[in-house]
Amino acid sequence: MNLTTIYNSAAASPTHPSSLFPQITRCKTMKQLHQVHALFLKTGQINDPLAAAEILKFCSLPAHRDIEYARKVFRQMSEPNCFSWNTIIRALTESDEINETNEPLEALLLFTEMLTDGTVLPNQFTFPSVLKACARTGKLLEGEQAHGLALKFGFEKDEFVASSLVRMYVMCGAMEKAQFFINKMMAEFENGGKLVKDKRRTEGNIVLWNVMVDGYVRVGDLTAARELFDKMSQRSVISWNVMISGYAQNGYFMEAIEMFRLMQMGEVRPNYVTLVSVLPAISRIGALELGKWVHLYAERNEIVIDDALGSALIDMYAKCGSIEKAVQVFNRISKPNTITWSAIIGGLAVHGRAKDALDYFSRMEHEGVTPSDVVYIGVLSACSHAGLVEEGRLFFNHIVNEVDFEPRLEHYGCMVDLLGRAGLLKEAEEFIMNMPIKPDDVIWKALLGACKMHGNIEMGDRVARILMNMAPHDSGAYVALSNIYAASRDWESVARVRLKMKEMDVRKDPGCSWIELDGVVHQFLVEDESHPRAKEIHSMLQEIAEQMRLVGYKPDTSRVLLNIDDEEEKESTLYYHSERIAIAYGLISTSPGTPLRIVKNLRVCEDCHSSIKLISKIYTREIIVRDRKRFHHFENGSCSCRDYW
DNA sequence: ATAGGGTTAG
Repeated sequence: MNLTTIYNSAAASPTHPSSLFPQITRCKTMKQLHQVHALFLKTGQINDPLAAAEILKFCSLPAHRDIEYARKVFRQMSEPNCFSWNTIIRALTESDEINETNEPLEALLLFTEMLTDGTVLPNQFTFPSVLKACARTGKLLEGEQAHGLALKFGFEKDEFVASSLVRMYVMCGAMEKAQFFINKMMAEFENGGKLVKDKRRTEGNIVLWNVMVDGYVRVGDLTAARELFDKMSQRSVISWNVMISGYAQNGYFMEAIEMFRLMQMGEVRPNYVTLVSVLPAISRIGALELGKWVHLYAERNEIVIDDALGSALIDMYAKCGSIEKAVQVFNRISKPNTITWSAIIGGLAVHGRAKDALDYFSRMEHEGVTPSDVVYIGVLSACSHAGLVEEGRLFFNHIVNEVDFEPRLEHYGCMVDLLGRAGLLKEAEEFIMNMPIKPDDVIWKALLGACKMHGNIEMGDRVARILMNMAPHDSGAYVALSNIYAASRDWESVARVRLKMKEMDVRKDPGCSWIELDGVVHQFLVEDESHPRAKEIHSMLQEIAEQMRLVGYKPDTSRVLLNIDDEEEKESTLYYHSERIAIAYGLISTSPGTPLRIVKNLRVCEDCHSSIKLISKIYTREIIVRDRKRFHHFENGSCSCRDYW
């Protein structure tokens, strides 16, 4: 055991010896504390600043925080010492009352009072709280003044003060200032300087480094974050968690998973937060095997699967195509909160299980959990995926009239999708016109998609124009419009759209699919030939095409968005859609009968959808495809979406 | 005294 472990275990020990005031140490509740307080008032012990400070500390503890009481005790102190000031400032800083009474701001006012009063000077314990109060209230100017004072008092290089400083700058959005200070500290390191640190600690400055890495993560500069991370001589579990959640929250899902894998090769063990951080990345990639492994890891290592970790697991199973497992996890959570309910309802919704989603919604209300706005997004999207127009309208009206939040863009989006897909194009358009908030591109895209689905060229044309104005460099509108023209064989208009795309330098997003085999995620781009087994994949694709021809399938090339006259070549571009490459690879890499799970970044095209139905029949495989929007369970020639998607 | 986490329309 090294020094650090000894120090940490001492700090973690539940009975911190406060032998001076055993009465307070023994207190369990605020009520008991009141009695001790009364006793101290009677005996005059209250005039001892140490005793008063202990009382202050007790009512500031998260377990029984009573800031009002703390405030009163503090105000009644005749000679508060530095510890008293620090305790009350810290209690106010940590307060959640940031909107109502703004207690973190009160902490800053108290700090200035401490300075003007001048009887006691701030010490190195004062600044972390003060800086955190600045960070929480976004007060950069005050933060800089505090920085000046910290420098003046000689605490700038204190490990705790330094990390609080970086955090303050980062949280106030002053990245260049954070960087400036970081550079200054880095120069110190390079000159062999060290931060002033607690003598009992041997670890060095992990926290400061962690805060720095987190700073880069928060502005989305993962390259800088990673560079710093790689330079660290020691990393704690938090260093890893910051990188993993940083990648995951900024959309670098593969990188998050890779980090998680690297972590396991070192000596730092994943903890609860690690699992909660990596799960969203696993969900997005659809890596079911890895997700199962995380679940097992939690169970084996006695990591409690509470409402938060449970929500992440439910979402993971749902997004990885295993909705039954998601339901199982849900049933084992003792106290599901509104996020847990969102996860299961949203999961059922993307699987097209609208009835179940609505049942869960009723259960939730029955159990007295107030549904959040996100829950209603799940409910509306369930209605939309199943074409439950009336139910959807009722829920939407319920939100408008009964619930105490205003519908958000997402709710409107669901409604446009619901109405549009049901063919109520006119109503959907009017719905958008009457929205009290400005519709975004997603709303218009939902309507455009409906126009495409129902072949409404006139409205499609109009909506596409609006979209091209709103987001001229987004390929979505161009591709959809071109598909609308192509479906009605208006090749001239198709050519016009393509020309426009070229002019605007807009390219169609490349299709990309993933398949996980034996815990390894394989990624395929459209027309991908980079895989080590590309040759075999190619032959398999040929074989599939041949098998499909034998059962009389004629590819639908009408939507091929390429300037190709040769019909055969058009057909072959369809074979090379990324999901088909992934399926072909799945077929040659797994034993007969194994279900295949594919994740795709875009929507599945019409032709792939009908082809996969056939493939599932010809090869007797269950094929589960998660596209951009929902799940398709292909089995024995049909799909769970009943071709309504 | 300082650092990390879950759900969200197409």
